Amino acid sequence: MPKEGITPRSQDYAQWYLDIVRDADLADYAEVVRGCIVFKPTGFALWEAIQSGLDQRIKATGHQNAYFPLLIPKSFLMKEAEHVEGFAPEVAEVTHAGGEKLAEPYVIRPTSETIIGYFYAKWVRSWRDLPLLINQWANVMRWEMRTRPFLRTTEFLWQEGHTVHVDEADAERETLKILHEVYADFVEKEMALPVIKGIKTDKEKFAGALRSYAIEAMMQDGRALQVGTSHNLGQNFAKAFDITYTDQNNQVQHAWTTSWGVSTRLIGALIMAHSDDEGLVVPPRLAPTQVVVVPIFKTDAERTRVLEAVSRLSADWKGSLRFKVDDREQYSPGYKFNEWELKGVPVRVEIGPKDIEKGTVGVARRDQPGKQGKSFVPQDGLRQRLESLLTEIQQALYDRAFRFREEHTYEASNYDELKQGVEKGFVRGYWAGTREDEDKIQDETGATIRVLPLDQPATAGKCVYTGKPAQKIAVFARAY
RNA sequence: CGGGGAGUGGCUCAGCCUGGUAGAGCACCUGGUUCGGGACCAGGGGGUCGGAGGUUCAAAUCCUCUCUCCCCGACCA
Repeated sequence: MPKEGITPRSQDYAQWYLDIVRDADLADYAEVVRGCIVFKPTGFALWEAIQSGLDQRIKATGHQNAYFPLLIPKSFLMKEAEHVEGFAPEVAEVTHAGGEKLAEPYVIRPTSETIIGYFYAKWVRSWRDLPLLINQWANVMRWEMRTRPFLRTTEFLWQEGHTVHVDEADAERETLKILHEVYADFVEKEMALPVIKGIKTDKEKFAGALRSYAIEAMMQDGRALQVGTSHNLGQNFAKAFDITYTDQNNQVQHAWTTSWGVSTRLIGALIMAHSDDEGLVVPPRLAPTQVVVVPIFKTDAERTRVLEAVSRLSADWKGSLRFKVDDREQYSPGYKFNEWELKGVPVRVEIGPKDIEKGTVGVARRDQPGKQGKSFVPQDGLRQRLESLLTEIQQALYDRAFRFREEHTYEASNYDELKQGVEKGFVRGYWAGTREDEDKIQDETGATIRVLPLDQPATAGKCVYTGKPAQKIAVFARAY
């Protein structure tokens, strides 16, 4: 039974997404500021959970956090040719301040390669200073034509890592380490979302990068969402900003830099990958609240007994479960069941007078909404049971998303099969085409090459578009 | 930015065509009865109709401009 106010996915996927965002109370439109949203507490809590999981991994891989200015002298942006071209159309400019026109306008950072490059040039002197491994948590602004809450907003929150290395090999190691050990690891383990790791084609790579890698996930409508990118910037920015070091042979060298980021778009990915027509579904490991307890009572005497039972049963939960007791009296239990389902809390525990008599509690799992996922279990060993249930749900969500992706991934050996496949999901096919061929495919099918997966078959094949001999498989899809 | 749709109490919408003192349901507040899958009754509060200008004796309604949101397309984390 779909919730009131939620458009079923089958009817209108885009509207369903917006309904979830609104009804689960994640965000509000900042209608007075074009394309921006307010992260409401429930939505921001998801971002905090994401931040925490990523920040741990970023630090575990040797990086430190720092913070650079929001405003960037416009001239900085102009220094790297490809970068300017890529970002110029979407930057906002500050032209006036203090009641006067500024001699040189600032741009509001769309990304911080340039301003950070300026400082790195000052900080890096010797090979002993490298690698320089810094991350910043920040907001950025890109004046996009069309916005959607979380997926693409004018202002968004993200982390951007910026590192400096002695040579290409070290920069490349960094770029891939982030992709594997930080991004893919986090998204798959914490968000229960399987990803495809791969390299971007020139058409899709970051403006100013030598090579861009990305992780791509499939949403429930079969479209792809890029959820993280990691770029080997080569010496492009080092040359533009003169980031040099003296090597062991006393030679001055241009350094090699990388940058990598994930954003609040991950919240969008979370919604579109796991949620259902009943509302949001949050994987247990990420969930700000993992277990909600709904006490059930009629009389004051029952209320006292039930709440006592609740505190007795939950006495040993602190530290091992993130939980909340919903003892509001103005709402009926049924109302609360629906509300917590809508908000995506992974597990609900019900305790009423009948349970007290029988020594049981009701336990409902969010990944199986409604009564299907509800059962009554003994009070004994409840904490362990809940812990293992949370683990089970985490795995079930991953498995479900993985299975969905497999079922919506098609092998194509010719263009017709590619065209048909991208209507429904991902298409894998050999690729030996050009940039122009890619443009044409996008024009004709709406799909792009999401990545050339790092994981490649040993055998060669025939290009799905040109028919020429091809070494590599590409994944094609329509993307957000 | 191109094509389409929409802005009216917190939410969903009616009223607009054919100008004449703003409505409904839900939500909210108070009281009572309820409470194991979105309870019920009674009473009550709340909107100068996205904004600006114009036409008119009179504008939610007609005209012009503008802002915002949604959908499709091109651009992007």
